[in-house]
Amino acid sequence: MDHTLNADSSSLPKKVTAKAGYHHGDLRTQLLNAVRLLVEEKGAENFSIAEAARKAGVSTAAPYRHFEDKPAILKAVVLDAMTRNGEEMRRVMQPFPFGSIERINALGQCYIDFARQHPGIFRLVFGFSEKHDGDEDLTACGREVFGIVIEAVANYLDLPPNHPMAAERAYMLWTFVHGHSWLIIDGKTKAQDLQIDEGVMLSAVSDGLIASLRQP
Amino acid sequence: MDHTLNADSSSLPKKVTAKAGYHHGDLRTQLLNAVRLLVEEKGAENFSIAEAARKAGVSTAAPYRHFEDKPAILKAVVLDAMTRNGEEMRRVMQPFPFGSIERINALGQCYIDFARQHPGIFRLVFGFSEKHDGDEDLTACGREVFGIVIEAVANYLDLPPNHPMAAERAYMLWTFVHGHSWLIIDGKTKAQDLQIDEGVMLSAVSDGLIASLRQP
DNA sequence: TGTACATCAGTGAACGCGCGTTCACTGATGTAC
DNA sequence: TGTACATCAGTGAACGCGCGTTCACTGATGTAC
Repeated sequence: MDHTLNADSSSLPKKVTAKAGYHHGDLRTQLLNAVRLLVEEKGAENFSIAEAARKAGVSTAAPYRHFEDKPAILKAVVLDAMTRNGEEMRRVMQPFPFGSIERINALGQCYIDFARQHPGIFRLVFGFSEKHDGDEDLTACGREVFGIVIEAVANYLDLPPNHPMAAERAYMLWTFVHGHSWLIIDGKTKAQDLQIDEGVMLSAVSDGLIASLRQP
Repeated sequence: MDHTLNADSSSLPKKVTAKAGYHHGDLRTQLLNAVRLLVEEKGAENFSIAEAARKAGVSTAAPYRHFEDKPAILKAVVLDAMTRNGEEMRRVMQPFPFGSIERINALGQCYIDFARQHPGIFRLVFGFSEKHDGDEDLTACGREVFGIVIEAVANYLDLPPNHPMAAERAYMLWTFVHGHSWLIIDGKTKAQDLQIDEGVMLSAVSDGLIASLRQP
């Protein structure tokens, strides 16, 4: 029910769980866990491979048996986070009827929750995305996740999923939850003394930008 | 008409222009300029005081005559950028009639333009704002700038400027332009193959979230 | 106007630091016979 | 089942690097008389 990033957790290809008691157990996974923790602790820009290795109880050279270099580790963490977020989005919309506005709202809320629960990871995924700009794997993963939103919007509006208006309105929703996520983790809502009922606002947005298209 | 950050430019308290031919001329200002350029060139997280000093043609110790430490320099750059952005916002809305929706749209467009023209600075201002979270000067400056938006929304909706609904709808607009700005400078719109007419979208948002409140 | 002095912006050398990465190594595991 | 060998995950020491910051200094500027 929650976006668990800090648990013992398995890595992307879901088959690494076993083989414990090897050399280290499963260093790759534990390194990614260590990085996630560090990124939350010290911020995405202050994390170092050395410290992640220390946290995983291993020499500073060990990570290079599993990753090419530092950017490769970051990329793995980002890809992992995006995948988990996508899975969570599919999960939270399921209880609501196919084609309902509630599904759309649930997706938006899920995105915001992810940012609030893992602000460091969120910053890493988006704040530094210039670095892996153009990366094929990440782009593909992003498309897949955003595709969930497009689909939900298309279903609600009774449009074919490739209709440009579905993508357009899905993007508007994205900008909104994305902006709100940033402003929340930046503490801007507190700084501006804004008292906002997030659910109400989210509904107002999907009503104003999406539901309004149903009544011509 | 444009958000000039890289020009010779004067510093915040608008009185430093003269006194050239002192020791260095006006190192403080030129350091801030150097930092701005570097932040755009190498990214907000890769900038160093040493390089800024080199760029300003000065020893690496010189900056410490003008700033306490690195965070203080960053703060000065952020404060400067926010102030300029605020000034620009006031400028772009002026041609449009008081209380018109066009004023609101102009403010939104101005925000997005700022991000697109200075993505490095934008990242610095928002992507790292955890660091100066709680800083009084920055908070005050942020309030002032956001106040411009609240006021424009209040005027359009015929509300007193302190009416909570004005702040609420202003915040919705902010989340939207903020999210769109991030997604643009992250290259997500390209990655998702989204063809979006920004002006149209901005109007759709202000129509759907603000103008809709005028017809009960 | 000229001199003596105080100020303070900028110098350059030095420091300790933690980092990313490489390297030859060792020793546990897996495998072929 | 036992032995010989190949593999390869992790070691620990070392490297060069650029950084933030400090320090005693110097020399140009401003000021009092």
